[in-house]
Amino acid sequence: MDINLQAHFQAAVSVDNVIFGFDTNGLNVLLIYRGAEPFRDHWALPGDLIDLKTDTPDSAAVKVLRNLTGLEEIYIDQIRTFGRLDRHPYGRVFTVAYFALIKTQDYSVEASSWAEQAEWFPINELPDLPFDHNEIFNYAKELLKMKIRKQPIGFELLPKNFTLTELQRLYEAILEKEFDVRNFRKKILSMDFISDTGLKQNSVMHRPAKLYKYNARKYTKLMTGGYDFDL
Amino acid sequence: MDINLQAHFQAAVSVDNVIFGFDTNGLNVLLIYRGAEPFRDHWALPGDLIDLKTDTPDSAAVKVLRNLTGLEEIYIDQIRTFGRLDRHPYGRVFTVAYFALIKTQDYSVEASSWAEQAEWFPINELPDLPFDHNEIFNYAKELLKMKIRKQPIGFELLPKNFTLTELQRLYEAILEKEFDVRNFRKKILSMDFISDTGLKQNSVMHRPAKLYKYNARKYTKLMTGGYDFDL
DNA sequence: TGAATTATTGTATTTTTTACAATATACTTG
DNA sequence: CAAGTATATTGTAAAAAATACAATAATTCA
Repeated sequence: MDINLQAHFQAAVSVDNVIFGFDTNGLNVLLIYRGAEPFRDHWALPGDLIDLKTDTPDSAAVKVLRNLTGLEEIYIDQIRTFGRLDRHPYGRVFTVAYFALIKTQDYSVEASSWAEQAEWFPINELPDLPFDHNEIFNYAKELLKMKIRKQPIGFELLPKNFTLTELQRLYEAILEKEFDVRNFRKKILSMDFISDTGLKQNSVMHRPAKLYKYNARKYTKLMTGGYDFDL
Repeated sequence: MDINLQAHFQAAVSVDNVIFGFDTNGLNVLLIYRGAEPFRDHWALPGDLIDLKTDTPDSAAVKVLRNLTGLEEIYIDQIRTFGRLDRHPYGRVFTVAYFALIKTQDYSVEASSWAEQAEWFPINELPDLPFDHNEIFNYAKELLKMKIRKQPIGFELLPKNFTLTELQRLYEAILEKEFDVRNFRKKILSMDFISDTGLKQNSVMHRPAKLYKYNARKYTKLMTGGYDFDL
């Protein structure tokens, strides 16, 4: 390899995940408390350098997520790459950002080796983040808003069976606006890819709501027919 | 820097641009004929390794575009990063893909130092491309379809003054479907961010069409008021 | 002057969106 | 077990948007 070429092969590439979860408090993001330099003792987005011998950005992002949550099948997608010259104190590190959506009730988050703690933060109460993680988070939030109006990804944040009210709260939390109950239900049901499970809530001290589930097969059928999901 | 860390700082990062142009033949992409290894004598997307000392992905993408077109103010946006392990024969090279929209009539394309030729190819008649450039191109095409329905970027591909028929042909070429003349005009004009220049075509052997121009100020005003561009 | 060619425009119908409030069902408490 | 509490569920009328459809207008050229 000539000298000219060699000067180019001195970068590192990392992944950083913006992991969204939803509960009764609203929309949350998973942060880790860094146990190592740089930015030891700071809350940050979970991320790691990519192992150049074995990983692609996609596989590295999945690994970070699995280490932190133990989950295998999660919704994850690339956001974009951030590469400011001074974004990392150790050298030229480009980072490929990802966003992931998980069902918080399906498992518990465990801080892994490289993180002393892992904790959910409501999206409006984040601490100041190191590197360019504030920028990454803001970008991810906008992307989530955009995507949820165009693709049926909201279900990734809810339990398998959910009520229409829960679904509405989710959309309201993400889009930061309120919907009329009747119109919301009309629209969602007219899209025809969620189905009634026949089950109901129990042990609630009010009229129990019907439980629905997302029907990916119906959605796929609609999409291949040129349907336009929109909310 | 410890040995463990050093193993990570051995990657290179490049940019690759998918540059779209529009003319009477339809939608085109700019390819270069590579004058250097690897893949010498192959048509490929214009791209280059990022200079780690001076450039971010964004600035590198702008440079590639400027070298090829001489243009300064062009629409350019990041697509995503591709990082398959074997995508580059010289080592681990991640590439950040960009897409750009240019007014083909505003200037002429000049092959630069690292490219023996530069030529427009209709998007349905591309040669087979090296690296993962086929994948990048296909991704860019889908993204363009998506974006043009949501943002007023189509104007970047047309001359400053354009006719409504030209605008319609552009949308039809990108979205690969036809629109009704009356409904298309109604919708575009109701959006109210293109304005009549008072000028007309001349020297055409038929009724001359009125020339319109895109009014970015009006669009911005609408957007900040929460308007939803959609076609 | 008329033939050729593309530009421009309106209306009726259907579909979608919006605004708006009363009734139903379960649990809890006295 | 009756009344109270809390949330779930449903319909309709009006407005707005999308769609389907074809005749007339303006210029150049022969």
